[in-house]
Amino acid sequence: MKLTQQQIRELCKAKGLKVTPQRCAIYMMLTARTDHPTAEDIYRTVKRAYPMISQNTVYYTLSALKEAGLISEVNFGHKHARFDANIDRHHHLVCVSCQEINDLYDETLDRLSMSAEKGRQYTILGHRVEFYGYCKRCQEKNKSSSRPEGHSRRAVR
Amino acid sequence: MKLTQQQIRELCKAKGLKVTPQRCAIYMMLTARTDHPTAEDIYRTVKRAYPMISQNTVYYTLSALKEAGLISEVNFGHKHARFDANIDRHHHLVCVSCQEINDLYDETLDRLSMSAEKGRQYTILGHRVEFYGYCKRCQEKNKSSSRPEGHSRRAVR
DNA sequence: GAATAATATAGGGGCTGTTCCTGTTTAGTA
DNA sequence: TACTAAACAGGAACAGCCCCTATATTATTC
Repeated sequence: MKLTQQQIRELCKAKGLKVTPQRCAIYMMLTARTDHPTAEDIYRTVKRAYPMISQNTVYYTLSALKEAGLISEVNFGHKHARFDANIDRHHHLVCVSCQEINDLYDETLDRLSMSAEKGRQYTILGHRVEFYGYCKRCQEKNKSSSRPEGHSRRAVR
Repeated sequence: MKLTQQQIRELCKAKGLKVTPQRCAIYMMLTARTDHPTAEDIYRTVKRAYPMISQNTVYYTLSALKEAGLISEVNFGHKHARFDANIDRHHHLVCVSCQEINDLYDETLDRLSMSAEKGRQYTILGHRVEFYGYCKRCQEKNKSSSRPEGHSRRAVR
């Protein structure tokens, strides 16, 4: 669902965000990917086109886009936050080994509701469902090397 | 579901963990709470009984208990990891304002499955459901002070 | 109850993702 | 073209968490 330069300009303007080359590059790159990159991934990628860009700009821009509702931030306990330009209602499928995150569309999941609310009286805004397991690649990798790569305390990376 | 000293000793031994006062204190405190404290919360609390305890011991112990399957770590995009001695199957209810986390038991949610798996061929290990919204306290707080308490980051604009 | 081996602890240092601070540049508007 | 608010780059700071090492404690065996 990669957007054009023009669409990005319009979306930003509609949200009251200034249109800058760095901002466009970050947003466009995000819309072109479905793999939920980290801020660092984004920084490295955009740096190829804009060598002078600072990490700070990446964080600031992601924050601005998020506030504007154009992207969302997801986190499944991994070390880095991950970003997603797909703001349609969807859920996630996470690989516990390589930490890949896939989008998952499922209307049944969208319609979930809590039973009874248990008297907690929350005002519910929404819900998220996350399935976790091994992606195809990691299943194969683990066939040979007997044990799934450990979730030791050491940063996986 | 607070456990006794004796139960804790036995659980640790059964998992091959040595029984130490610090470890017991941390584990017992976790079983006595349902609010998913952070490592820092735990450190501060246990420090009252064991003033010499180090943060490192808290992290190490939580890691050991987690590896042993006695507790679990949850993370909903908050800054700190949170810990939960409740290892029964359950889901969560998260306040987007004060970040309180409540347990949620619901058999319907337990039985969810993905439609079709979308050809991704994941080996599914399980799933989690997270409802988010405003807890009762925050609803009331926000009635007077018009706007919900902002996100960490200063409003961008 | 003492000796021993394995594990846990305290303390300090360090790494890293993220945010803050500050001065400069740029986009949008008139 | 000039002005103003927003965005930018760069560096410094911060915080959560982890690593390293020496010391202390536990569980076990005699």
